[in-house]
Amino acid sequence: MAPSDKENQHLRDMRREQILDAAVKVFSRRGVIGTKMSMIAEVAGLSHGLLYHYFKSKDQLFTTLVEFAMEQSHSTMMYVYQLPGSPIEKIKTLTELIFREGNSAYFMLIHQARTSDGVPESAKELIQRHSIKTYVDQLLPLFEEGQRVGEIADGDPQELISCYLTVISGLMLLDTQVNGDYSKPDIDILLRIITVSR
Amino acid sequence: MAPSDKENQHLRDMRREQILDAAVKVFSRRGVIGTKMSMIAEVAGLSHGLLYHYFKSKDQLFTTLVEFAMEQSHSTMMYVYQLPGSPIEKIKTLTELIFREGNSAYFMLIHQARTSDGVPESAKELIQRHSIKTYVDQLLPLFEEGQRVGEIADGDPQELISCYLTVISGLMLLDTQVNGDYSKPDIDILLRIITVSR
Amino acid sequence: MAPSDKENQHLRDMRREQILDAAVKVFSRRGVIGTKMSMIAEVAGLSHGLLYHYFKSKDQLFTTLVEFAMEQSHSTMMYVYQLPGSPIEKIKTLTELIFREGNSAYFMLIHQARTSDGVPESAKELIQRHSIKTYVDQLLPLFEEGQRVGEIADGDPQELISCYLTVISGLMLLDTQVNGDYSKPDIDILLRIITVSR
Amino acid sequence: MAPSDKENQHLRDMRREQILDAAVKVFSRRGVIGTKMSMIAEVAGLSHGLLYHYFKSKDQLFTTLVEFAMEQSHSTMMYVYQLPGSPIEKIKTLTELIFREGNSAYFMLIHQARTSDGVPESAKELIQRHSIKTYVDQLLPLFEEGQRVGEIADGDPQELISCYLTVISGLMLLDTQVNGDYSKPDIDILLRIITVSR
DNA sequence: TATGAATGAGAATTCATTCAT
DNA sequence: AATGAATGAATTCTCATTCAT
Repeated sequence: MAPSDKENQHLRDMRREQILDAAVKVFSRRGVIGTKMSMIAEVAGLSHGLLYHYFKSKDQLFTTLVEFAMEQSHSTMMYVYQLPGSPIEKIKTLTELIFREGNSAYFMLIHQARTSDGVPESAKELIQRHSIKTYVDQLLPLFEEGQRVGEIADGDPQELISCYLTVISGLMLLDTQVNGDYSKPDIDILLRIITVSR
Repeated sequence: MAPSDKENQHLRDMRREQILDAAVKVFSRRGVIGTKMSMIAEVAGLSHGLLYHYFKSKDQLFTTLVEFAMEQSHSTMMYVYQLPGSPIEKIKTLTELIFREGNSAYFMLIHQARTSDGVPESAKELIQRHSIKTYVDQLLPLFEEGQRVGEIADGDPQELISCYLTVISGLMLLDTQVNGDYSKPDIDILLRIITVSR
Repeated sequence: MAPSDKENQHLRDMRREQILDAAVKVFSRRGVIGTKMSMIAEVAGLSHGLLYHYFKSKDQLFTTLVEFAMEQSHSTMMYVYQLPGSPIEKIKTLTELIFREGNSAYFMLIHQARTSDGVPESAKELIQRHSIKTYVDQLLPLFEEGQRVGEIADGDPQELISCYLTVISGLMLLDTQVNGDYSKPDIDILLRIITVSR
Repeated sequence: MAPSDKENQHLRDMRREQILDAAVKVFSRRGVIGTKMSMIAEVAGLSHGLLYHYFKSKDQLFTTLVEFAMEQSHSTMMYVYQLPGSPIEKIKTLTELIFREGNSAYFMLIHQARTSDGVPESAKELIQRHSIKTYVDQLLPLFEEGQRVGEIADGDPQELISCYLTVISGLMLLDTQVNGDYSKPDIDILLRIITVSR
């Protein structure tokens, strides 16, 4: 007797997740070209043939991940407004969230997508619609508020945000390395970039 | 008439240089696996066959570049002590130097070497001997001096250097992208990470 | 309640038929290599897994069809003797029968079997036992009769039959194409090949 | 010293020819899907890798052949007008030419292109622009002349040509088989299709 | 019996490297 | 020294076949 549709769907969802998980790990460290489907299969613990039951091609798998990463990063950003505390406390918590294990892979993925060559056009377009400007706009109200209450340094808030995000992005990139020689800097020190000193 | 040995040697040196120049450019953007020998040959303006008269293999070419990059970065660091001005002025100038066009390629190269897989063992070993700790040690006297004269913030100077270098490394990485969405942050803002505010 | 053996057997026979029908259609247009088991399954309206309950392999399925095609074509030929009318009228009706929808698939199948490579040895042997010579022999009495009554042109009757069958075979082949650019020629014109003109 | 450009070009031309020759043979018998690049390489007597120095892909190789085949068939048709003799003599010679060794491969190729599935769109378009109608138009003046001088049977000349060409095409297809069971029919018998009997 | 998930052998294509010229 | 033709190992992707349910 054939397994029920429901069981089957469940299985498919599990597998899909399993593959996506493995794929972020590998793509983020090795880029599109450097990633072999067989590696993803191995990390996911299944045969390479099976990958193609779930994703049409390496490109499509990658693009799916990029889409997901973009969504994730935006909702992480928006989440800041639900956090408790003063603006600077919110930003600190946000930074911690971003640095938290698991997020760097997505940053790296987006970086890979921006810089690499083997990247499918679909992924590139996706990314162009989500430039850093988008994030700056998302955070603008928070920074303006911070400046109003005197927690955040004076100056063009957009430049401040851009600078802060850029530094964070750079750190995320570095973070992806396996036998990391770098360690993530202390967040309080990083915050000096945007804070007013007493 | 056969060219003299000297002329010949000169020609060889030119070619070697030409190839190395092309290779940094390509490797830094595309990683080891993503770089095809034919791309390097094209950028260098010669046939791919000729590369093999100068470098045994792609791996050896890459390793040679990494060696060179390590030397470069160390001498750039040491150069700081020959710069004029107060400690913080020296650090600012050093930062500008590092950010200057052409250096990011070497940073990226080292990053590639650290993270990628196609990287020959020889290059990996080379890099492990030049961890960030080495750079920290190089800059330690300067930062201590800076703290003494009250230009640099208090706290563990090693952590401060490490943080600063890590941020800079991250920015160099980001910088390698072609149609960059990111722009390099203002150096004065970055310096807030290590400076004492008035 | 378990279905009776009889019902079960009936179901099996239905399924088998269903699969064979789908298979001729697909094989005849796409050849052995070009045909995927999943295509046959789709056309037959069942899962590809099920095909293997009825046929050991793609090869066996194909061979079964070839066997069937050979039998069909022979009995079609023999049927000519049961047709009413003079020899030439019989031949005309036979030709119409052969051209009738559904028969070309079998011709194509045999052609595929003759020419293709993915073809199992078993099918090839089968075909070699049924060369055109066999058909010529089947039709010989009819043609001789035709010559006797002056309806069919003089000359070696075997060559005449062979020529006629060859032309027909060629036309059947052409016919298999989907968006056919060719249309089947008028039978009366074709008959000129073998008839005496008044 | 590098080989001169001229030598090189010559070599390239030779190789290209060599590959195309091998490719017609294999494609015509096995279709696009059934043909493996390695087979072509083997028949041509070189490595499969080299094929890709001369043709971007299997598809492109196939399309190149189809283009060539179309040109060939058209110029063969037009050649009829340069042949000596009465209309029917011209047609007989033309038929012989078409049947001559080497031409059937091209017919088969076009047939493959029309019917198969693995066929690249580019090849399909090419073929749609060269339907049988084109050939009919090319031969129309000749057949009309034949009817005028009483050598060719009455009736719609376009239908007559179409019928004749269709029969010939079918025969060409059959002809491609290796251990041919069919033999090409006598041309004089075939001509009965279009001629007036005395 | 019926399904479709899973496997893995095999084919197309790429590219580092060699080598004749 | 210089070129680019030639090779073949490695990689992506397809699909016949198996098998758990």
